[in-house]
Amino acid sequence: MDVQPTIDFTQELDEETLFIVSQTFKAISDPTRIRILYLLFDREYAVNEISDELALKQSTVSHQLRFLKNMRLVKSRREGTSIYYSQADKHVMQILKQMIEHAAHC
Amino acid sequence: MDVQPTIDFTQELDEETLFIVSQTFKAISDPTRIRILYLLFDREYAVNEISDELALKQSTVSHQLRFLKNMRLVKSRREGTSIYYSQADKHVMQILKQMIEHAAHC
DNA sequence: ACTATATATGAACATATAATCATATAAGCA
DNA sequence: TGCTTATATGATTATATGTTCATATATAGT
Repeated sequence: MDVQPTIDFTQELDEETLFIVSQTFKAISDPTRIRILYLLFDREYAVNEISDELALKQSTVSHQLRFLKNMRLVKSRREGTSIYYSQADKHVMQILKQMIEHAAHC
Repeated sequence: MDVQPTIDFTQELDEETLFIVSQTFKAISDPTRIRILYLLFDREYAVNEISDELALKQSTVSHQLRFLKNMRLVKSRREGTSIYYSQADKHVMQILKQMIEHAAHC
């Protein structure tokens, strides 16, 4: 049932794949971004909810959410003056979850 | 068959886990380190083999291998004047592999 | 239109990171 | 011992990154 074509590990990594892998791991390697994504495992959050919950400046959260949105790891929707963010990449979230589980057992 | 205790995602991430997750993702987010680890999927390599293969300075490779060894992602053995490096963390390698596959399908 | 609340943005600063050069260390061999 | 090859290390430099402050934008309510 393996629908995905398998990677040929005898070939060198092509530039574009390397870039995406690098960028995506960078996105989920910053402690602040990890904490934000960890919240979003559960449900959507407004910006101020995130900054309250994590005791971060509003601008810090906003900058990091923009970063995550550019990477298409989160998406947003407006509701009145609030903007709610939620996860947008299940696969990357799954990888983050795996790493958290791996780390928790160290 | 889930032998690992599941993470309680309603709890905040503890500091130590957060630190390990962050450091590990940083380790596998640099293009040079990714290329080195990608080689090591296959087999062990000596330092000069890696620098030849990837067209990198010997000191660059050595610095990055030290980094990866500190993170316990690679291990080494001496054979004469050569030092052979190989992968040391199957789980993290598996996560890297998943991300490469994910990225290759973008 | 004015005010309050929520979010986004740009600039500045401090820190972290990666590559490079020069050199040190280590092992093998004549 | 002296020489060669392989690897490691320290210092330096350039760049990337994350946070903060100040301010801009946007929406809702009066």
